[in-house]
Amino acid sequence: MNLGNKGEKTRAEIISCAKQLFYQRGYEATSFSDIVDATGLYRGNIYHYFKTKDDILQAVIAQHLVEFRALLSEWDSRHADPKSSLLAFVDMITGRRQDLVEYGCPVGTLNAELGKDRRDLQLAARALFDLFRDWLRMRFLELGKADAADALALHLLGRAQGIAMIAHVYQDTALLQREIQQLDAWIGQL
Amino acid sequence: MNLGNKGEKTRAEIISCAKQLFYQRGYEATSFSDIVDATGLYRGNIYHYFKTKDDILQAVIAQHLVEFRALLSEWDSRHADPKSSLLAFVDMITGRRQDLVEYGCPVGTLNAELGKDRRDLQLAARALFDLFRDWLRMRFLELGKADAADALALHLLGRAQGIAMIAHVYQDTALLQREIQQLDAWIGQL
DNA sequence: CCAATTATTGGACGATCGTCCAACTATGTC
DNA sequence: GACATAGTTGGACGATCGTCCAATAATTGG
Repeated sequence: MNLGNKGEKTRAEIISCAKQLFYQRGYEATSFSDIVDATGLYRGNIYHYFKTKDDILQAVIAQHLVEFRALLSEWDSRHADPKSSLLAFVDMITGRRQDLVEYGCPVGTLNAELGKDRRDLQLAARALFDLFRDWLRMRFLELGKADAADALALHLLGRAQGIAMIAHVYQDTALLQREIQQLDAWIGQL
Repeated sequence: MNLGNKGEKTRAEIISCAKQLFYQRGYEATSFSDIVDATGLYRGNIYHYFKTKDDILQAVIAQHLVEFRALLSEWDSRHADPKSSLLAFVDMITGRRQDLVEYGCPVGTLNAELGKDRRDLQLAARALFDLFRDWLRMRFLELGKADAADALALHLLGRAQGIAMIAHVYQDTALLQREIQQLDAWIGQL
C-alpha cells in the first residue's frame, strides 16, 4: 500500500497557499489560477487532491481549526486563572494587529463573505466562531458567570470583531490598540 | 434641449436594483446579468447610463449617502438632546434587525468585501462610515466629551458593527436585541 | 522486478464574466 | 417637420472562470 507521504506534503502546501490567498484576497476573489500560480503546481494536480474549489476552502477551514485549537490549548497550559486566559485572547488581537488592519479578521471576514450567498459554506466557517465561543464560555463559567457565560462569550467576540472591522476599514492600528485597552479594562473589572 | 426626465427614472431604477443586489449578494457576487434581469432592461441600455460596474457601485454608494443623510437630519429635527439622538442611532439597528441578521450591515459588509482587494472602491465606501462617524462625534461633543468625541464615535460604530456581524453569523435576532440593550445602557450612563 | 496504486503533466472544455457597439426608436428644439 | 440628442434594442467580443481528463511518471507493496 502507498503511504502517500509525498502526497500529504503537496496537499498541505495547497492548503497553506490557499489559506493565505483566501485571507488576503477573499474566497471568491481568489481564482483557481491564483492557487495554481501560488503553489507552482499544475491545475490537474491540484484537482487530484481536491475535487472542487469549495473542497479546498473546507480544508482551509479545517486547517484553521487545527491551528486555533493548538493556540487555545497553549493558553490553557500557560494560564491558570480565567482572567489571564481572557487577556491572552485579547492579546492575540494586539499581536496580529498588522494583519488585522490590512486584511481584517480571518474568521470574521470569511464568515461575512460566505454569509451573503454561500450559506452552506458559511456554516462550515461558523465552526471557527464556535471554537472561540465555547472556549470563552468556559472561561466565563470559571469566573462564576454561570447564567451569562455564553452571552458574555458572544459579547466579547462581538467586541473583538467590531474593533477588527473598524481598524481594518480605517487602517488604523492606534485605534485598535486603544480599543483593546478598553477590552482589557472590561475584563479586569469583571 | 432634452430634460432627460425619462432617463433619470431609468437611472434611478438601475441604482435601486443594484443597491439591493449588492447588499443581499455582495458586490462581486452580483453579475452584470443579475442587474439586467432585476431591472428588466437590456445590457446596452444600462451601459448607456454607467460605463462600468464599478460606476454603478459608486452611484449606489452615493444613493446610500443620500438616504443616510436624510435619516440623520430627520433624527436631528426630532431629537433635541444628544442622548436621544444616540439612542435613535441604536434604535435603527433594532428596527432593521431582520435585514441585519439575514444580510449583515450594508455599510460594514460592503467595506469588508472591498477592503480585501478593491481598496480604491473601499475608499468610496468608507464615506458611509465617515458620515455616521462625524454625526456621532457631534453628539458626543454636545455631551461634553470634548477630547474623546471621535474615539467615542468610533467605539460606538465598532460596537454596532460587532453586534451586527455576530448576529448575522449566528442568524440570531435575540442576541442582537440583548446586545442593543447593553448599548442603550452604555449611552444612558455616559 | 512486477503490478498496482498514487502523483504529475499539460491542455481542453463549456459557461459566464464585464465590456462594447452599430442599428434603431423616441423625444424635444428651432 | 427636419434635426440633434437621448434612450433602447439585441447581440457579439475576448478574457477568465471552475472543472475535467487522457497520457505519463513516480512510488510502493508483494
